[in-house]
Amino acid sequence: MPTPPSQDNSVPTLEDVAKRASVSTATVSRCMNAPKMVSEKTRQKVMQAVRDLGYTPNFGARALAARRTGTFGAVIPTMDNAIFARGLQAFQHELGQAGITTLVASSSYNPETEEDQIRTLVARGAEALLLIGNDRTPAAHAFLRTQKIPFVNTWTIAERPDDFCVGFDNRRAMAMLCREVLALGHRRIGYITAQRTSNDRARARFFGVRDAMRAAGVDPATLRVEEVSYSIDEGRSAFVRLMDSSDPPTVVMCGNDVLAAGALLEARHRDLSVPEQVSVTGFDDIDISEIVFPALTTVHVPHKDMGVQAARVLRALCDGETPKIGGPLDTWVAWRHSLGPVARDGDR
Amino acid sequence: MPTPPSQDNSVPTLEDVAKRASVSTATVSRCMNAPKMVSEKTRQKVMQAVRDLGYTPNFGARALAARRTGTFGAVIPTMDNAIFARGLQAFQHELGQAGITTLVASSSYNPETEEDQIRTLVARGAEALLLIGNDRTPAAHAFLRTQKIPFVNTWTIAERPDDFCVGFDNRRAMAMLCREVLALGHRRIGYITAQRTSNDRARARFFGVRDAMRAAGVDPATLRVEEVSYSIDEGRSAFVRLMDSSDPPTVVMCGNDVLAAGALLEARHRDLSVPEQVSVTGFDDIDISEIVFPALTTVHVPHKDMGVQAARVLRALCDGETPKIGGPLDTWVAWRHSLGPVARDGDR
DNA sequence: GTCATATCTGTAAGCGCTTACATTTTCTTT
DNA sequence: AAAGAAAATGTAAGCGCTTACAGATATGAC
Repeated sequence: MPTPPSQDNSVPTLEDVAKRASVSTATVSRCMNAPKMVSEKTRQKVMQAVRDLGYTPNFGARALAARRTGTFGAVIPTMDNAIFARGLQAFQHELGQAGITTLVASSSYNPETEEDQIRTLVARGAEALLLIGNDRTPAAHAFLRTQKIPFVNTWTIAERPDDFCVGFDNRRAMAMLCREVLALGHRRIGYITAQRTSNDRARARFFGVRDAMRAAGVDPATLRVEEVSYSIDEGRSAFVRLMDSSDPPTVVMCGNDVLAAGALLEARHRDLSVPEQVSVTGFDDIDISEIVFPALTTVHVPHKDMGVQAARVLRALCDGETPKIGGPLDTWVAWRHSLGPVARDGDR
Repeated sequence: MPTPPSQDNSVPTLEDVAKRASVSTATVSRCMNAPKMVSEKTRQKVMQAVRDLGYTPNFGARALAARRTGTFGAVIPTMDNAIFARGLQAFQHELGQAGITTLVASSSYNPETEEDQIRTLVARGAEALLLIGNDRTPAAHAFLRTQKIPFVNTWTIAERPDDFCVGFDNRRAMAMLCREVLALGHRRIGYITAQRTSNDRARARFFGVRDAMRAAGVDPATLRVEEVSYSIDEGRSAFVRLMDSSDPPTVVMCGNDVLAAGALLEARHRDLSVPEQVSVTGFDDIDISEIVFPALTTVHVPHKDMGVQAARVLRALCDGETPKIGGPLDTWVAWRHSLGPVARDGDR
């Protein structure tokens, strides 16, 4: 009759298992990590002890001894909304296939916090990192370089020659959408953007709008810009300011879907019909863009692809291979109902 | 002139810092953990070395030696949507104040996965866990008990006498909403629920509907139930099935807001006006419930409170104190526009 | 100056695990 | 049946850190 699981208060260790199975710690370790090196009989015995004790290897100790962790990290700007969720999901899933766990941290769009989080994740054993965008404190960048931590920037295209990027051209994508907006006759354009400081995606999108305007012979200086932080409410109040001006825009373009949702919400509250009286556009094509009313015309972004490819790049990097970076990924305008031709004067 | 940072390929260790500052490793460790034990002069010297080297303590090693990690964990069913985001945010923030980091894992609504994740988080040093709901594999429960890991169940009320819970009464909350529905004259009720197996919240909500029906003298057997998995699309197709039946319901109640968003979306596609032709209700009051059209009448749930209180309970538990559990938290019906009186016959 | 006391710093023993290397056992081969 | 090869197991040295304890240095009272 086997001895009952030891009831002392600490969690069982490798040694406890070893004792119970009357083998050395090395053998137990092998059972867990390289079962084929152990004879069938011993393995049974050991596994039984593992089960009896409810043993789970201590991650820290294992990492310390083995000098690898099987962990990648991701630092995203926010978990508040679903923007990064889908991509991250794909990233995690792809890595999960390879037995790699993902640690996620968020930076609140703050470069200092991002730097902190990068250090924390590395200290916790992240062997490679997924990051969002190009903007980063020099210290963070230096840290990654000197510690030789492989990392990949997503949601963006390369700015520094040696960085690996898996993303798309925010500027071109937004310009493409703006071209459509202009083609529908809009000239008085309002633009709600997220904070552009230390957010290269927001900046790029903004420049994209101006690019398209200039190309269409519209003076970019006529663009009314509202810069707000990232929330539905902020999008809403920015929309208020835009529409309450003396000469309100006929279309409000938003730097992302969350802001656009806020704009749409306010439009509904004011009984402004969209797109008849005012058009609204978004960017990112997250879940809510189909749900809002009217469904949001936005820029579709390759969330999943980015996650999957980022995982592959990082894995290659960790294996010392040179990853194949395929250039910018595709985006396209997801036509739904919030963008229409400019209203004739007097409609309002 | 100080020596340049060593350029070898490995990350700097405590010992490297010690050497560079010409002190013992113990002193460096003290500088990082108990600065007041070290003289001002030495501290300066050490901190400079830390900065020069870009030293970050290895988390695993530290945890191993100090036998505590300053880490709590949370296992939530999904990160796909925003359901748990707000509460988690509050949880993390509350713990962050106390210098505790949070590790998050998701179980995909699968008890086996949850068990895995619990083990993983504990192995990674989680000293306490936030969990969702009461349903759990016996093994997971046993593990938590024998390893003496403090944990708190959220989004639910106690089922087992010794469990700590921070949540609300799903059953009563849903019954309360259903009472309103019935008061508006609805008798033909459709109900879209998430999978009820191993999801006590979903079950409780379902029972809540039946409770209210029974109390109102309506036979619960007349409730048409569609059980689907957790997504907008699934909500949508469940709504299709409900409405395409020979005698469609006048109100479709949904077990959560995501499902309701799907129902609403489909209603729009069919040009069914809500709530004139059919009413829809949700549960959870997440961000999207205000954004959908029409804005969703749903049950408001104390997301933030749960997060904050769960953090406090866990901290108390870790300090060996007995946490004060204040009983179920409040919920209420968030009246918006998707629920109205039953349509007179012939309206459809 | 001396000695007791308070502060600061160093020494060294682990924390729980992996793994190179040594040793024992088992299996072939002749 | 003996010898050699192959397979299984054990031994023990760390991985990078904390911390009890001891030793050194500074401070103050006399």
